[in-house]
Amino acid sequence: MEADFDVGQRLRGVREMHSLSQRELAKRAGVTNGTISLIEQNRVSPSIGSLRKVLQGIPMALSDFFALDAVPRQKVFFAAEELLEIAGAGGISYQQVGRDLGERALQILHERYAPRSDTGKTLLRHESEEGGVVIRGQLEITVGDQRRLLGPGDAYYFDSRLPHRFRNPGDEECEVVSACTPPSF
Amino acid sequence: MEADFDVGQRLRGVREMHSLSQRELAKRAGVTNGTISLIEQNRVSPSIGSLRKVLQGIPMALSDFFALDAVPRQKVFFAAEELLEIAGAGGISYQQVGRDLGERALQILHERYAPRSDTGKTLLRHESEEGGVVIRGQLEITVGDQRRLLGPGDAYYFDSRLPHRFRNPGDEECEVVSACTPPSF
DNA sequence: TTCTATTGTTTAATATTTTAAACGATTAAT
DNA sequence: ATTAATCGTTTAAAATATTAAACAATAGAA
Repeated sequence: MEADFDVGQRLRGVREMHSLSQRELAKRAGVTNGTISLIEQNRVSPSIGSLRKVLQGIPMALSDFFALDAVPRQKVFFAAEELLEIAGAGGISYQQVGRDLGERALQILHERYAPRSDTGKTLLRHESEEGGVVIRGQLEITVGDQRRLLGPGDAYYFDSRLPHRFRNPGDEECEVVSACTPPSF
Repeated sequence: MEADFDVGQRLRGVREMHSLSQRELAKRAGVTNGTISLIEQNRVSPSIGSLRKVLQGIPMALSDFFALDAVPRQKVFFAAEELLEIAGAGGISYQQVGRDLGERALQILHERYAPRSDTGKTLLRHESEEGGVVIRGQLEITVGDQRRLLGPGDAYYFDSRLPHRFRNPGDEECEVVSACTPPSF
């Protein structure tokens, strides 16, 4: 069960996160400040109706409110050296943010393409979407029958089911940050 | 928001899915059958305490009970100038890859933080996950009770339901590429 | 039919939440 | 020090939820 789900503590936390006083929130929610005080002290167990009114003043959905305790505490920060190096063929380096891919909805990669490197003809991925931004150097991307040369600041986004290919045609290393959902490998 | 969330109808549905009579569920939950009848008819707005007791008899978590809402040839290439500038408060610039957010499962941003810029105290987002890589400069990130100063090549990843804040404490502009799924604004 | 068991509903009494207003504490300005 | 404003807390009264018990309807068995 949600062992120590503490409605009062959670409401107080949420309210304070939004820099609202009890009175301010009460006014927005259409309840009295006393109600909020009592709820936050767990001196009452609010009705669904009044809790919903209170959360509307934030605003926050009931589902999000009750899902807060389901948020696991996981590793958030990753030093550059901590990024997971993924098998990169011929001059291509993929550094992944986070190791435990199974848990995550998003795969974020810091990619580096050596001069003349190429991901190969084509590859089909699972059903997913991906995109990225070119940071440095040049990258030629082919998606379906479209081809384009991108430079720093340029970006792409496509459905991964389309055949695609990445190539660095220049003499300089190319650097890209990309994201894919759901993770594809 | 959960516009017309109907507690009674939802409870009745859940109960019937589990082939429980009102009395049977009441016994397991430690409430009276009348209570369940009144709730299912929406003649009362149950307290969190009693609704939790009722759901324990199923059993079902409150977060699951309230969680109804679901989470899902177009333009592929975007020149740097084509990226959509999103309202960035005080010295913060967001450039979004692609304009039609509704269609996409992924929001990718090229962000620039002016020296001393700050996203503000904290904000809670909807249920989603986000992460990014710092390209240039320094960025101080606070997530829940964790804080860290990230430099070029460093990265982050977290559940967006946690309160978070981004700040550029340095004298140099900070550049970040981030991704979020599903899009949050 | 008649009995028994089960179903969901209703109602008066009880328990709890919610309100409205007052209270004391804190901060900032004069 | 003294206002004035704002904060969170408290309390008696009002509003609402919950209980316990009775009610009505259905279904199956004797």
